Amino acid sequence: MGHLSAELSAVFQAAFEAIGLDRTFGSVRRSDKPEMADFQCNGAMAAAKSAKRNPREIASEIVARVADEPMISAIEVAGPGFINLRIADAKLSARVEDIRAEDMAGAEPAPDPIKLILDFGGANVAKPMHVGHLRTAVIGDTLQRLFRFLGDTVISDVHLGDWGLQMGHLITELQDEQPDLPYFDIKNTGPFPAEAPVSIEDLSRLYPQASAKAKGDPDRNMRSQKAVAELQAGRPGYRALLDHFVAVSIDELKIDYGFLGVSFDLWKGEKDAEPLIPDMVADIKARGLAIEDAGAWIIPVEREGDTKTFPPLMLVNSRGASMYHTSDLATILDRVRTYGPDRMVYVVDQRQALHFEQVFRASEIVGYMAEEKLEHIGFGTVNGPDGKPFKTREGGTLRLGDLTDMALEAATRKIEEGGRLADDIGQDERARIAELVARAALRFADLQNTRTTNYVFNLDTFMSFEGKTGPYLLYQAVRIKSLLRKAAAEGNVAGVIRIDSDKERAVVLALDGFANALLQARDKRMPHLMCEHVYGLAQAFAAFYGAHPIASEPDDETRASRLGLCEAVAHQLYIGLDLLGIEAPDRM
RNA sequence: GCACCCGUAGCUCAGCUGGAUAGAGCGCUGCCCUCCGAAGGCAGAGGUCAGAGGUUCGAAUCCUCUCGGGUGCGCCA
Repeated sequence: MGHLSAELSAVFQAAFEAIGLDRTFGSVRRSDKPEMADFQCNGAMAAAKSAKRNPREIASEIVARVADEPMISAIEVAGPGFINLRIADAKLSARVEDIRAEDMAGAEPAPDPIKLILDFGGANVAKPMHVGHLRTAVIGDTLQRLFRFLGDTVISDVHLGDWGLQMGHLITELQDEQPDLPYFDIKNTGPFPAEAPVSIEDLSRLYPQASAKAKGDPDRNMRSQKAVAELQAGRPGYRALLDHFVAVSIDELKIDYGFLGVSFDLWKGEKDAEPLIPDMVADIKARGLAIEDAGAWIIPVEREGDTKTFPPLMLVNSRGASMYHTSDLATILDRVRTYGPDRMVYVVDQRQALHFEQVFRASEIVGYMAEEKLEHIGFGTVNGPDGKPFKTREGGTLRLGDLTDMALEAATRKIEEGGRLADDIGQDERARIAELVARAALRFADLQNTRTTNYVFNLDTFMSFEGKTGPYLLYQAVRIKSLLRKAAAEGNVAGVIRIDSDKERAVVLALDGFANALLQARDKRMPHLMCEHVYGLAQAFAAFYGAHPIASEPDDETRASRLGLCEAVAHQLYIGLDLLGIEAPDRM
């Protein structure tokens, strides 16, 4: 059985068709007014417009055709032509029993599963992650969990920024500090030491240092560019250094990603497509798809009907070097050959929109992958109170590692406050709980914002454990689990679920919305829709919990029914939280 | 200059392909732990949906303009 709005829509669509109107008018959705109805259909009013008929008349005809449906217990026309209806209690019981029993807890697989590559393009070698990187990490990770849950095949790639001028900066700056390292001896072709010559602290110091020098000193900048050219040409010492830089950075990145519960199938980077570039460029030139312009080779991508100027894709710059455009294009080629995906999606800052449009158009032009199969999932910036990208009070960027440390500290404090935890919980478990609470807080705080808009980052909001937060969700989940555990210990088992009250009805209707929420979130790539659903479910449960005794209910059948409802909620809530990358502890 | 995004309660944000009295959280005012976990629940105050036109039976939602904020626009990535 499908979710209720889908089943109802099917019934209403047939009714509209039967009276000669377009079936799309039969779409049924949850009621805006829960006190009046469970579901509503507004199609009669829209149909009236195109059919030039009275909307209430149409609504009445539809009602007459669907009124006998056993799943509908009450139905009426209201206002200008709304159709309001209530679901029969027996139907709600059957629905919630299914949700309790199904592996997907009421969700439905995607109708059109695909194989896709998810590119988290962002994290840079040698540059520590900052608050802005939180977004790509948690949005991308949540989408990968969602896609997989609904049946898609996902290959996720962290896609490090490990190529280009920044690597030249690192190499030359390190040479200035430690000129005697074997990597700088041009005659040395290896093998080189297995141990890295630098730590992550060294790297995060060297890069800004070099970058600052190069800004005011063209010669210094040229040295870095030359180093990149040599790297590109395969100079062994430089290659070995690059590998060290990447390895050291990955170790560091894994700490932050690990804390957030984010994982990747591939730890590739821009440099992995680099070997394909010479042949790729030669081929594109040979096919006459690139033209020479001011000493550079470009692929024009503007087209008829563009409302803005479209800069060309820069394939080779005037100094003969490839650019980030080039490696992105080569990466597409690499992935098409290696994985043959149906789609490729990039979870990257909205500010890169033009860049991706250029690359996607170029990909179509050179025939690697059709533009329509390439997708940029952009997101807004994380701003401070001044509306500009977030800075610390000192004016620097806030490192993601510092943010997670603060969250962990706050969670630890919260846990210990007032002896909240049972005494028999040991230190290890306390540390684990604090980590899960901090992760829940961070992930939910970011994910609940609409993906595409900028939002204001407020440390207090992020650390808050009350209200619409990750910890609230954990609290509800843990409380249900605790309740069920106690009931089981007392020998009270769940039974057939009945609908005896408005609160119970509201819980079941909330549970029923899971399928739609997930399918919508997938279609639109909007994780906040999942947040809304999970939070709404938790709220509905909290209201139910507050209004009725459950484990302490004296009547056996009623108690069994309510325990059953708790089981259904727990089942879906834990799955929903997992999709958001939020793990609930057993106790907290 | 051109293009894209945004402007909803004191603050941070939802608002599904236009639909009924615009919803949450925080903050504020009251209640509720001798009773299943108070990181909770219940109730209340609080909105010219930036502004002005237009389309429509109906607009926060669609169109136009204005104001205000953000972002991007070939040799960094």
